[in-house]
Amino acid sequence: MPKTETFNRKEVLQKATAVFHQKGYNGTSMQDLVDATSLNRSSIYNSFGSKLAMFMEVLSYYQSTNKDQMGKELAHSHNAKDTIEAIFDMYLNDILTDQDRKGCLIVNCKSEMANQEPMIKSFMEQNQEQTIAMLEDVVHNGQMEKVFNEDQTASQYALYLYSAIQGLRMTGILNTNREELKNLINMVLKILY
Amino acid sequence: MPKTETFNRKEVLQKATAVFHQKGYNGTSMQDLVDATSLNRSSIYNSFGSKLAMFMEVLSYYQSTNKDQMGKELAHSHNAKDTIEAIFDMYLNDILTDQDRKGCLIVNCKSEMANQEPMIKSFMEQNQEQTIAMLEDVVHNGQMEKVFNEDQTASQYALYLYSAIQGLRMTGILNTNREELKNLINMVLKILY
DNA sequence: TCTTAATTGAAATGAACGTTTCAAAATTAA
DNA sequence: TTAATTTTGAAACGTTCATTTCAATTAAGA
Repeated sequence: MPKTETFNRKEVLQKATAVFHQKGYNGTSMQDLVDATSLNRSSIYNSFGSKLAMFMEVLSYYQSTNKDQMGKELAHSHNAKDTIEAIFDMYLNDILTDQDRKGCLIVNCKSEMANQEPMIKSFMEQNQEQTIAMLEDVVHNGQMEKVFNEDQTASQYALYLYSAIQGLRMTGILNTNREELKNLINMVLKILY
Repeated sequence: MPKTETFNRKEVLQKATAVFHQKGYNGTSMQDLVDATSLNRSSIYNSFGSKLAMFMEVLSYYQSTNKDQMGKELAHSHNAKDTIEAIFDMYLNDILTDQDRKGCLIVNCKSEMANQEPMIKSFMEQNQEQTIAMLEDVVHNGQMEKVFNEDQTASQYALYLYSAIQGLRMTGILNTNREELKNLINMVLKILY
């Protein structure tokens, strides 16, 4: 029977993600990926198919990694207020610890490719849907707990928060002043109380 | 004496802007620019120097075009409330009339290149500074008029609005529902009143 | 141990990349 | 008309692009 895949697919995806995140899709060459993964060209093509296909896997990997991290952070928050604050704190922490000011891979990719690549567009639509659904759930809980107001529906607040998160990620590319960003987040969340 | 430049530089910049806006910097090839401008390769290099140099001119052109448009829109608003609403209405209109869902050229470029090209980074820093200064001025006026509250300083509100604008531009790439976006803007501005 | 099938390395594919070159054409002032 | 200088067209520059090819290597089941 055949030889089996020797490399760790997850590790390879991790390395590929770092490159795409740093340079963007069009800014990343196959040679960059070969160098970063220390995989052979043909191994990459055998295992991932094409640059775009690999990138789609990278996006999914990045998305699920973020979800996992979010899950861990939220495990300790048992009410909607803590939850929404933990979410924004996670993004803030991401900004402050990113030495290269890369921003969010998904936001960047949306801006670079959503209007060009149909597969990317539908990934982004699905990502938006999921994120907003998650936020809507949190807001809805907060409204049930009477800690968030009902001036707007949970759905409306969710879109507002989704938009604020993207704004935060864009702002964090050039502004990494912790206090200013913390205050910005407080202003964003103020509307809920 | 020499032959003078025959083509209209502004028209060329307009056409180049359209291409870069549609495809992004790395997604645009010199051939794309030759095709779009119907200028010769060498004419482009004679007149603009390089792809990056041309792109810098495109960015400035786009920025000043936006400023001009903003100036016209704001000519009719004589108080801070009208002004800030006119600003957000302008962005909303931009989103709703953009058939190709390209988003904002400057936001896109910031996400693609700010962490890679020093010249782009400093352009973006200057753009951010100017935009925030403009917003701070409007907020400050509104606070003097007692129509905006003073819960936060004008400077803090300006950063908040700057971030919200970027979020709006990102959101507008996939969501073009006028009512949802109008409501989103109302939520963003609510904190000021 | 032999068969089987995937991984690997290295080279090659042709196309596209940004940029340069240069002679011919064009235009203006003298 | 001539001299000066830029624009223009077309080809070519060397490099890099994503992808393919294929023989050699590897490792597992029979």
